[in-house]
Amino acid sequence: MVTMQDVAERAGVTKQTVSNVLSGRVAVRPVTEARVREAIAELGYVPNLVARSLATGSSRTVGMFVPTVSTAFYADLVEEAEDALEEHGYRLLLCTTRRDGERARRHLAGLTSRSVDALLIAGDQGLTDHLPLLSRTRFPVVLCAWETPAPARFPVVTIDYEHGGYLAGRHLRRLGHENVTVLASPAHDPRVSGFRRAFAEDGLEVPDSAVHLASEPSFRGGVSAAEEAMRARPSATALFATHDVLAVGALEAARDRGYSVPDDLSVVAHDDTPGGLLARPTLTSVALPHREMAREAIGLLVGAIEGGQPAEPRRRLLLPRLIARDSTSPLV
Amino acid sequence: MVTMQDVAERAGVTKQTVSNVLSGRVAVRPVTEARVREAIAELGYVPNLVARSLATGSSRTVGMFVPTVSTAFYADLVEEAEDALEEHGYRLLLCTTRRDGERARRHLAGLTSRSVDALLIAGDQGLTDHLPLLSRTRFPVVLCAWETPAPARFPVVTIDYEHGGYLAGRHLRRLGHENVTVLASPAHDPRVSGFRRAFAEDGLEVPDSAVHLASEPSFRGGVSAAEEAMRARPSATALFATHDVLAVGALEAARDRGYSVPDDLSVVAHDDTPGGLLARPTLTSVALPHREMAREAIGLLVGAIEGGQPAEPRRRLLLPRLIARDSTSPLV
DNA sequence: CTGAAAGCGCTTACAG
DNA sequence: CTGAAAGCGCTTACAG
Repeated sequence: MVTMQDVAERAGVTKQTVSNVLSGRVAVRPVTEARVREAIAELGYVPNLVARSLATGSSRTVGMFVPTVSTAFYADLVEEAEDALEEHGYRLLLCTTRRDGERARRHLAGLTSRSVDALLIAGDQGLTDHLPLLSRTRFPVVLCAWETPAPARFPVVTIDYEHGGYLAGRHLRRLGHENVTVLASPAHDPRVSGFRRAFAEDGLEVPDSAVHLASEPSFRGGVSAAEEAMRARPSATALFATHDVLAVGALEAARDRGYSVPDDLSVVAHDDTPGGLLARPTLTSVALPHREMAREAIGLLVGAIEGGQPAEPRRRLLLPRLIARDSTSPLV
Repeated sequence: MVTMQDVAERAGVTKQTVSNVLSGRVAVRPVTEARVREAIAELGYVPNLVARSLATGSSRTVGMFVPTVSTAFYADLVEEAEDALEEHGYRLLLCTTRRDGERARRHLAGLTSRSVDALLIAGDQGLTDHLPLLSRTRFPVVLCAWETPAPARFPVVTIDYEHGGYLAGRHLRRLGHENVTVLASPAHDPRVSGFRRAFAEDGLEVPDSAVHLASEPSFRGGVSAAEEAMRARPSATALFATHDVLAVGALEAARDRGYSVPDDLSVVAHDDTPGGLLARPTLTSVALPHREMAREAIGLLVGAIEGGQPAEPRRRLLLPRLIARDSTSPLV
């Protein structure tokens, strides 16, 4: 491996001068600089980033935790974060937790050392318990895509899921639906509260009995929950699913039952994934500004790194918006 | 930041002893070890991995290039690679190229330094031109998911795409189909050659005119290409799509045309993505051993790192297998 | 089993 | 504008 010292010898200067040429922080005489650059080219010198990190105390790497990378939401988040990071000259160290707390803990422990300048934690599954591990950490931490109440110590940039649910509810209300049913995956989902709020505004109540829990946020989970919902409340004219994937399952269940969507049953979903566009009918869904979220979180992180201080623990809520497609129609 | 030196002072030993305790490479007297561990706990000492990397010459990090992370195929690849890596005590530095050559080049240049012990390059899009950059690289490189001819210098563990196409063709042949049509995304896809080979075995030819190119490997691309194919060859009883996503588009096009799948048209696809399972009818498709591929590639890489020599440039081809579902049926 | 020394390849003040 | 020195926090032989 060719080092700075080798370049210096070849150029007839000391390695400090090579360092100066590379960093550009100190002016170097043009002739000298030319000689140095020539030596670099001839030798094919590439700086050792590990050595630089040790000397500067910065690895120019940001760690990112996501539950998984195999859903469109988190995949987009990762790619957007990587883009934003690259623009700032940082690299991405990826850790997928698979919603496994123990796994998350291990990864977290591995990063606590100087190998990362900052940490972006996207998604609260499996990780919340281990956040205290980060307490005595030196580097900035930002939370995002946080659906549950977030620890106040960390800044969080997330989505107003409650508002997303509200938009879904308001949409159905405007279409005239009163008798509705809800498919949710975790019990206490802010999307459900928001949905209820929209109905409450019109003096209507969405009773607990109208809310059906899916065993898991999957197509299968959606099918079963929807079957149950339609059986329990056959008079419902609309259905809200807290996740697109549940709604796609509901579409299938409706078809199996001989219901036509949206004529017999309007379906509104949340998260607006590509799968919703592929479904037939195409899904009306609440779109999430997740790319903006990633970008903003990275901005906060980079600002904190460069500012030399932890990002201030503020809370930023991004607003989703509803996209009406073919799965909802006015109540006739 | 608390250093090894701090721990040593607290424990009344030198830092070498602390190092010995941590590495376990040199035996340490139990009493001493206990004192050291106590000091570590009291101080909350965490080793600086950057310093360790500089001293050892290994960052215990592997870089991975993928075109994107937002398709199930590559998402799985990344997660599996991460798992395999973690089992060996390595971390994952992720670079998504977005099929953008310039972007790939930049990332590649950023890794050429000591920040990574090895490199896994998955997917040939956008990168092939820049592979020479890696020539004088010190660390091991393995290529995977390589559909085009791979440079001989690097070991490659990939999938036998030609065989995948063959399986699709043989499936249709066994069902009695003779008059078929093909949807492909890149012009020269080994899947198409394999598909043809299956027909050739029975003395049948799949003419060029039966192969329709999709503008892009997307749902939309599949719809258009399938419309064109059905118009050009209305007598075809079966269709092969080189990618699930094209096949899902074909399903839509068939529905629009009033064709029933599989009664009027059998559809067989390749890649077996989750979307194919969600489609109606569910897609018969060729499943790829992509997780095994990632795992094997990482195994090669770790072996090379630990062995201290570049992975030998061998070529490993993993076999796909066909999964029959509802989109294909015998010719009546 | 434990300690003194040198070194990994850079950067950062600090003289000249 | 350029060079000598110290240091980043670890590990690795090598004595004792």
